[in-house]
Amino acid sequence: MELNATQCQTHKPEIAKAGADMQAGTFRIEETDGRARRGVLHTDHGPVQTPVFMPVGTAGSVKSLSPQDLEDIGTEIILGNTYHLYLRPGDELLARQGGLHAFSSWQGPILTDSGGFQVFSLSALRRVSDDGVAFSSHIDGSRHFFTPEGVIRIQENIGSDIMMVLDECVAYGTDFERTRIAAERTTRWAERSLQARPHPTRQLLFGIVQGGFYPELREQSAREICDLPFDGYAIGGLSVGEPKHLLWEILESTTPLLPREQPRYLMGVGKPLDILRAIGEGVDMFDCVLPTRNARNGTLYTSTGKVTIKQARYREDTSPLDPQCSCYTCRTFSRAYLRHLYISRELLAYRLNTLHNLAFYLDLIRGAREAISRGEFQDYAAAYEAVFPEESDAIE
RNA sequence: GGAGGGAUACCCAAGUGGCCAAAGGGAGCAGACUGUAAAUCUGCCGGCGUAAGCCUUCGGAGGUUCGAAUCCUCCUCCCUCCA
Repeated sequence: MELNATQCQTHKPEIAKAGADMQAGTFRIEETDGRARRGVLHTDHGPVQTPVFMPVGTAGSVKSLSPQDLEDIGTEIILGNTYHLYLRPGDELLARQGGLHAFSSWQGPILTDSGGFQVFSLSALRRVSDDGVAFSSHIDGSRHFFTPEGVIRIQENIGSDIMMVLDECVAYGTDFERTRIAAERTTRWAERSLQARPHPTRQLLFGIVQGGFYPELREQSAREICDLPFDGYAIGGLSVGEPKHLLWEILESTTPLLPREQPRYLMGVGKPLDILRAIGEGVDMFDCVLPTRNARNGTLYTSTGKVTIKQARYREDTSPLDPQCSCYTCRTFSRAYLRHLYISRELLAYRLNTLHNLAFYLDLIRGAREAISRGEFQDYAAAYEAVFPEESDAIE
């Protein structure tokens, strides 16, 4: 099945129909090509074609886009964030509103990150203990406490289709001992999370492998986490400032340890080439702020490479952003106009740029799925290395 | 005609004897961004040089001074008020 922009209109009904047939949690690998796999993950809000890219909608919205926009570019599933939604508007309010789906009017699947990463990245004023993590709100400084059980409860209130366990992510450069303590704590928290899960058949729960950049800790963490009956397994703690080759070392050694029959999720990654390479290692799910954040900051991904739309060279450029792209932005506007909008800080710039960058990512990964089906994934991925030479790590 | 105020780099605008090639904005240019405290952040922004440094600049001309964007004289232009 091929999905291009003009067929997106029919996308949603397919989801709804297929979703009714399958029980949430079922993951079926349909085709493989080397280590790359193509499959379908069924959720309470419909099936998700994997490999999949999940646009990040931290605070209940993919910044600048409406649910209709997301649907138009063929978004299968979006990501929300437990930490942010708990602080504002509050998970109990969300529960009263019928959950995040009803509240936001996004009817497709939603995965919620647990807040473990925020606790790591908003490192000021947090204290981690075996019981949980104490932290200060980035909004008003108020004190809060997350436990593995509490985070499950919050995600239950949010009503996400896929919940993530609370984990402890450590920074690149953290020593072995501290990394070990965090990884082992993550395992204990994972066990508690499973105990606390409310609706095993409606809300899936994924475990998260930690272990920093110590292969033996990664192996230990993967073994412990994968011993637990999660619906999927994530690799966390990567892309936290480490050299690229370490990311690949850890990914290549960790992925084979994850259950073959379950979805694998590489959290927070990445650039287009990162994603393709990880697909080649057998990863099924991705999320990353890059396409959306870069869109807002003027870096656009195209079939011929990155375009920094603010550059003077596009001042009079009447051509479309990406002639190969069929998104609304590329069908409708010139580079010169997009540059003008961006330079002028017109609100439309954020929306059009985000729409395009996400369309690019979704096309990229859709193409990857199709290439896997054809048994041509390696060629497909290699072609993109020529498109983004500056991000290729072949030379490392 | 008289009395004040002003002229600073692409634009706005500080600076009123040395620490000034000259604050700060803006514009311009380049770069970054990986489970979003991000419509954010960083760098460059008179010329030559990798650099030390040198050269040319604060309306114009002249002067005072060891030293001037800063003080004095004249000139040009702009603004306000009074006639």
